[in-house]
Amino acid sequence: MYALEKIKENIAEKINKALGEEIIKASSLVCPPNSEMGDLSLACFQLVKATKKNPGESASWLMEKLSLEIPAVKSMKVIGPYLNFIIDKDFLAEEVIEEIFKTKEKYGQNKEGKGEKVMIEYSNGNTHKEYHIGHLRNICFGEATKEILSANGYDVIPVSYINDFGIHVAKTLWNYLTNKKEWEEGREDKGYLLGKIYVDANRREKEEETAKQMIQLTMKKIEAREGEEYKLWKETRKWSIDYFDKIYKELGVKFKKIFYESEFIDEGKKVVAKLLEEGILKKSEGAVIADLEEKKLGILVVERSDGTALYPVADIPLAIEKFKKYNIKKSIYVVDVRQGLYFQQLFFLLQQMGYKQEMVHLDYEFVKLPEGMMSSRSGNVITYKELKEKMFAQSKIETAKRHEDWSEKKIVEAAEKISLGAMKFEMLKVGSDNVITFDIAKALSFEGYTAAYLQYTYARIQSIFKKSKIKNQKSKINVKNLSEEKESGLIFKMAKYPETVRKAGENYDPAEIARYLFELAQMINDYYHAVPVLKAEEEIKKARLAMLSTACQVMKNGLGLLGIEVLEEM
RNA sequence: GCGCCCAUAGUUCAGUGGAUAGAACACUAGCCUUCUAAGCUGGAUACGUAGGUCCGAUUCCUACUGGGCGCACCA
Repeated sequence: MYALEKIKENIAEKINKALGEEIIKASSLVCPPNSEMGDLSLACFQLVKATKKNPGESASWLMEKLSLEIPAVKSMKVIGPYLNFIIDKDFLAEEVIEEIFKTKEKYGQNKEGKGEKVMIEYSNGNTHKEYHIGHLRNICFGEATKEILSANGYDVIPVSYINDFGIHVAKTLWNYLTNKKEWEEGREDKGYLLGKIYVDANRREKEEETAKQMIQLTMKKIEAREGEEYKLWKETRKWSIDYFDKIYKELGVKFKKIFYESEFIDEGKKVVAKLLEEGILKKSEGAVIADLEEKKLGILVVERSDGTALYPVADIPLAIEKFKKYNIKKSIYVVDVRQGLYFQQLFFLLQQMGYKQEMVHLDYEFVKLPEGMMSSRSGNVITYKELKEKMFAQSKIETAKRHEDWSEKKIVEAAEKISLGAMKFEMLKVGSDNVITFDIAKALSFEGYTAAYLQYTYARIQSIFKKSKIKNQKSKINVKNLSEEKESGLIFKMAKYPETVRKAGENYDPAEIARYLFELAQMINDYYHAVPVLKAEEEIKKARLAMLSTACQVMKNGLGLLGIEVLEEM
């Protein structure tokens, strides 16, 4: 247990002892609105029943009863209905700094998950279609959630599921086959090119009368795995997959396993036949459906009336494979909120089939543009590639502007980290139930609540370390030398990091980490301006350097949870 | 029609059943012979409407209004 958690437990325990019953939890102790009021606070409204006094009197009564026998608590004071505790700053500083030096990159982690096996599926690209900033939100959210759950002690298996077999594939291939010449010239990135062919296919579909039939025919050919269409499918599928690999590598995302829809269709059709026999599915208007009207879940179409598969055909056997082969307790699907009903239907079917594992649709709102909804079909999207290139170019300009003496290589390396950090942070800083209206101009700014601000904060502290010429910071310092108010504030903030990690894990909420880091960075920058380090007297200097090094460790750990790298210089 | 989500400052977002509702951007006035000005300091403005629960509601509940999304062969 971390220092602050321990202190809270102790206080709660003493309070309950004084009350003679278990009323207060450690989590009931919150931070007052400003630090002059104290460090931890108990609202005494909840004690009224036990004490039979009004809240204010309860607070005074409790303060007397506790009579300062709580470790780490220096004093108490009553303000109105609140009993506030002032923590012994030296004690906390010693504990926290030591703790961080000892645990380093593990600081903040806990064992809440008890090693439980959890599978989390995200990114979920479609081959033969564009990978755009909607997918970016998904992969950033999924990856950060994976990191956060790991930090909370879960055994997390990150996987992705790629749709390489839907009607969108048939559309793209039909357009490519019937219009090949147009696409032959100057194809730079083949995976990227497919996205453009798909957009054009949708245009043609509207304009050409026979298009629908042709697409259906192509679909059938691919499903039957025969003809020119199938051959081309195999080839072009690889283009997309290679393209995704490149993106994952760039983002630093590593999946344990990537599933493909095409690998589950055959098995799925067997399962569907069996479910038809069992009466879980039925035929209607020529199609195979699950009638879930009674459960208020509407109707789910499983197979089209022409016999081709819809998404549940592959999703069901995939879920089964996850449960059986990987032996997981919990299965998390990171998918856009618009598929909420579908997942309720899918989970219901799986439960009907007897699967008792926990299934979670971890949803998030979509990304739109200032001018309206994004649509892969119409091509009204900002593609991943386009965003990355703009971000990178802008990062490079900003970096070069500040470091005329840097080599091209050094600038490129920094710009890479800054641009990737910016992209990830833009996607994670907003809560998952907010629609993101993606404003590229704002995203290209590196001021204020941005990843660059966090990275910059880290880098400028690193610069102090370099100039200090002290190689290894040590935890053995005299904390009496950290007497500045801003120092206590920083230490208290660092002490709160573990509970932030816990909260982010409980709520699947990377934005919680993002906010914490920004607040911490603000405090570090404030300190940087107000308190000199290198010019301080020797012992004080050592203490300040040690404290700053723990602050940087926390920044690095937190950014790591968001998949963002730090820079030594920028 | 049914269901889900959202509504806080000019804008984009935080936040809590309780102590003065916070940031960032934008606007504006300052700060580079203290360690990186991608920074720091100062300055205005906000809880959609109406009820209910409660000692106390911006927070929970209900209705309404406004916006978004989903509901049979797209994924």
